[in-house]
Amino acid sequence: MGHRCCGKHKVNRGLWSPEEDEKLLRYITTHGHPSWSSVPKFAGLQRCGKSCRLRWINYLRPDLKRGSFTAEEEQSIIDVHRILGNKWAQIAKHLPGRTDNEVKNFWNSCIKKKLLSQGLDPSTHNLMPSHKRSSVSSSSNIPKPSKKKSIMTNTKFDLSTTAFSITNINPHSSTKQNRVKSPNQTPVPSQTIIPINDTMSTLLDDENVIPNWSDVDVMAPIHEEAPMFSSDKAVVGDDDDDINMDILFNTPSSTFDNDFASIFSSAMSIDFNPMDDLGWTF
DNA sequence: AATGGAGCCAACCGCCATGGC
DNA sequence: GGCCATGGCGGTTGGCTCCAT
Repeated sequence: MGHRCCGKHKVNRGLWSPEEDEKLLRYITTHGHPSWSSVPKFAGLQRCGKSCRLRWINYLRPDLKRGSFTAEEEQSIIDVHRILGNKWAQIAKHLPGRTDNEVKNFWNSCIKKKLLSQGLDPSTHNLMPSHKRSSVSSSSNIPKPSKKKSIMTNTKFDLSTTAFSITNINPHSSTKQNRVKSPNQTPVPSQTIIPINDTMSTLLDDENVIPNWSDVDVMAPIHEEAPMFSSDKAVVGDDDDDINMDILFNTPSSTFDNDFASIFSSAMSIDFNPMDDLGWTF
């Protein structure tokens, strides 16, 4: 079965030859790619446009970083994945010079196993039930991984990402690390309502800050249950008395500033420290 | 040296969103 | 509104390499 985009033409498949690479590289660098579908024709390639696009993005682009992922990059992937899930393209934007494909492959071949060996569910980043953990650790001889960094103390999100996590909203609640309960203790999900006060409503309704509620995603990574935001309250699935959640603003970073940070943190009753021009800490 | 399994990664597939007509 | 072309993305696969036996 051929590509829908190029089913009628005979096209090459599989690995790219150095000659094909050269043709594509030469064409893109001199002409750009106003339309990928026309690139193979003008570049003299028997490939479909989609294949050319992929080859350029994943291999030929001059700004690509080569080589192994650094420890910092690995930690960034874990941190952002905890918030975004399998949004590889979004995650890759946090790693200059890395492609979504590269990040995805690295996740599937390395990070996933590392998390499993730590007893963490790679899709939720939550601690797995004890029986699952033991089966994972006993069935693999993966080297002991380094301790997972604390989001509270070690994670810095660049303002340009417009994504950050908030933990420990309730000042009396436990830290994220302390939430790791004894293996036999299963957290009992419940709901916690966070009232949104007037300041908060005004702030979030302000077009200059966040266009509308649909631009706010809230995730509670500790629990399976997805939280929801309504027009006047946040509902977060959680256990007992503490609240841990991540909030992702899908809005341009230019709309964020220190005033916003200060109002937001006060409205949400959280410790929220503007750090410098580059990021905030929690 | 041969072989089979595991891991890695480049490339493909199929779905979805968007924009133009 | 419907159709089509195109681009973007996440999941999957096939083939190559490495390593243990």
